[in-house]
Amino acid sequence: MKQSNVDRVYTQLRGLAANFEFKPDARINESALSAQLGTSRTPLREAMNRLVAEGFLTFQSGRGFFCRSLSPSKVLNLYEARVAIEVEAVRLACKRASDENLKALIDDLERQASNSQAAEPETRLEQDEAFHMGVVRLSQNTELIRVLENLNERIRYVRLIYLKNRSQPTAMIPPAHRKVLDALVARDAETAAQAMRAHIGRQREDAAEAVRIAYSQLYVPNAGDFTEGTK
Amino acid sequence: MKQSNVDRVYTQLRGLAANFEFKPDARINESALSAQLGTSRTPLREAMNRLVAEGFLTFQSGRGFFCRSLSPSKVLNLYEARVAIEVEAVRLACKRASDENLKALIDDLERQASNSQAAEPETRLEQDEAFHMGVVRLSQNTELIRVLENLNERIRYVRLIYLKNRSQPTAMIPPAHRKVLDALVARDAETAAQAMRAHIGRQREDAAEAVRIAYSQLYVPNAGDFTEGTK
DNA sequence: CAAGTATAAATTGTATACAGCACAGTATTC
DNA sequence: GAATACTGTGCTGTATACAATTTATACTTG
Repeated sequence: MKQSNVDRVYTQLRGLAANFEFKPDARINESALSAQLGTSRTPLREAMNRLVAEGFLTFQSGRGFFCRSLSPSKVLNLYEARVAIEVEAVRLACKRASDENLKALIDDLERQASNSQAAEPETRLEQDEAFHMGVVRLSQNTELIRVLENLNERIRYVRLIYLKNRSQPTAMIPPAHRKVLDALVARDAETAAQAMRAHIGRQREDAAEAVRIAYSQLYVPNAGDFTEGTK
Repeated sequence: MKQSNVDRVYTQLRGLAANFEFKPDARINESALSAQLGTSRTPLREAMNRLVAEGFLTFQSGRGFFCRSLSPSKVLNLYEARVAIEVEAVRLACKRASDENLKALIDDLERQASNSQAAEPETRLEQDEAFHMGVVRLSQNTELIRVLENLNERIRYVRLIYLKNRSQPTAMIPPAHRKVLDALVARDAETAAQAMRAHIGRQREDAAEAVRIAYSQLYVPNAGDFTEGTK
């Protein structure tokens, strides 16, 4: 299955937007960006329209496309939405996950954790997301999976910044994750849901500070931006 | 704020897709459709890319755009996602809604209900959605609002079909809705959440049958379709 | 000097052209 | 007669051109 130019551009652009390589609220110059990506404005605009629908960009008629804004309240909303999705997903997973799939997930997470004592922040974030996505996949609900993927991508930048500045590496599955997994194995939906809610809630508490740190990182020196004319 | 051609086309197309005026899985001919809508393929494709991201259409590289499929499992997934969103939203609403906003919602729903004893299925669906969207809006979480709007639009067709075939009109707020609203007024998050979960769960039970009815409605005579060449 | 206005430059919005790919329908061969 | 190769038609993918709109710049005026 050959992927089209639009798909390629879409993926690249989502990466740029997710990492705020467009600064928050900055206007995006289509000509400059299309040249950057080695394509014309037509497929670029198609890709950007997808990203608008996904909440990575915004669009104003006649003025063009802009990077999404980054504000504490926006990020808190994303965390709350994660609670909604994941708490329900873990309930469904209790009912639906086969013992084999559940065991496969736990084994996978343990392998990942032990493989990386050195643990770059990127790696730790990857492992955390693997846990959360893994649980939601066990719910077997493609809609929940789809929404959480989107939420995670939009929240990733802030979480990464936070991990880089605060958290400590460990070589095992975090206790909070373990609690959820144990409840899943025991098919105890209520306990699993509570544990998941508490875990995300704790991450949420740090979000506001993480946004502050993110801002201080964003508006320093200047690594290339695509938001103004190329000259 | 002048809205662009893309926005207009996007809105029209979302309506068509939501009502399955493209048949499930049918391929969409861009030239024919752009002529239909009085525009060229460029803005049409931009609009369709947004709809792909929103789950109304699918896209296969080299083959074009297709209407989303309609299957019982897909619809069940949507109902489950609604549970996730709305149960959490009603919890947040308990904490955050002002007494005034809560009262305003209840008054509004009561007015709507009493205004329409004759109650077309369309009207009843509108009222049901007004309740659910109203509660989620009280959560003040734009992310939850956005996701639920999307879910509702994608589920609407099936629900409407079902209402047309089964349910009875009434001139008051349904008891299930009343229960949620009472719990909200009492700021009893747990009861409100349970009531909401039970209510949507009951709707969900009918979903499989609703899809069957929907199919029987879709593949009869033939009111104009845009899925094949215009001749 | 500030504010507003006119003019020029740049950028977006959309139509169109054309290359390349997918698919159907036809002919050919065993 | 069935299967396969071939050819033609139509559709999608993308670049480009140009009109319309917005933004920046320079100038004028109080």
